[in-house]
Amino acid sequence: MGRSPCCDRRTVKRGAWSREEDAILTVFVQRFANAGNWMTLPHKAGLNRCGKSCRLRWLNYLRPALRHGRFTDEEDSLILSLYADIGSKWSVIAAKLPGRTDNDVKNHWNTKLKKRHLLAMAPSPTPPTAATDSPSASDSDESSLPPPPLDEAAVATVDHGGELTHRSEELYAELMGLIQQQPTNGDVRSSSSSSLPSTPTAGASSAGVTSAGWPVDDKEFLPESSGSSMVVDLDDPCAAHAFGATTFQDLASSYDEIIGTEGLLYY
DNA sequence: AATTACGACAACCGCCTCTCA
DNA sequence: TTGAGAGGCGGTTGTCGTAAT
Repeated sequence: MGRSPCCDRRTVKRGAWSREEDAILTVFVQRFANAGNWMTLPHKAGLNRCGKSCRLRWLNYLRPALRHGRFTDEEDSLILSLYADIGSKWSVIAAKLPGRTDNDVKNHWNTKLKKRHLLAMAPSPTPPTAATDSPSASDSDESSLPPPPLDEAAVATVDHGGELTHRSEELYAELMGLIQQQPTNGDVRSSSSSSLPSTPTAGASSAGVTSAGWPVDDKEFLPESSGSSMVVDLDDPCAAHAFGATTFQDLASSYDEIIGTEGLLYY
């Protein structure tokens, strides 16, 4: 009885993602946006990962326009307000915060906002006998939540998130430009580029595209002509050519040059 | 300088929902 | 109508960096 696991935990790699894996996943998702479902992606991309893990990595970390910076005071207030309204519907809350993921919001809540929320909600242990107690601590009205204990550093970086978003989009475009400049001999799908949205999320609202920016159409995938599936050897330059790079090491280093050193993805 | 405590966040787990044949 | 498979989601854990002692 019980559900069968989606992948074999004994053989599938777990834990932190390497740059090479990130590069492969990024390029694979971008370049083969019509590539089908997450469960088959790892095998076809040559990633020894669970499909769910790939999806999570993409959605929470690699997807363009994500904001990895500090949460602003406005965002904190919005999260607190929404939590008071709807509870721990992190995906709903995250939808109200452009560039934030449900995982981000959830983590932020668990590490910071939860305490603030509990403090705000907790009734005073005893009726305050002195005026030294926070006047709003026992106020249940969300609109009168105590002003968050502002971290000056946080305030100083209120706009940092937006800047990161802008920069990450630039980097994304730069990365894709770099990849597309590479000779594409051995390209596995000659029409792939033209049929892709400019970014995975750009076409997310169009028909046939999932909210994750992953088109549901499974008609087109990698060439099956060479076999039942495509397993990419990281050391195989021919396989790397399929992604428009000389080798996966080149791909990874290019990716690293553009994004890694900017401290956006690896910090 | 070494150790401990804590915060931040990436990643995993398992259940639920949705879609499709 | 129904069952299987994939996606989505919330809870939880693991790891790493840093501040405090």
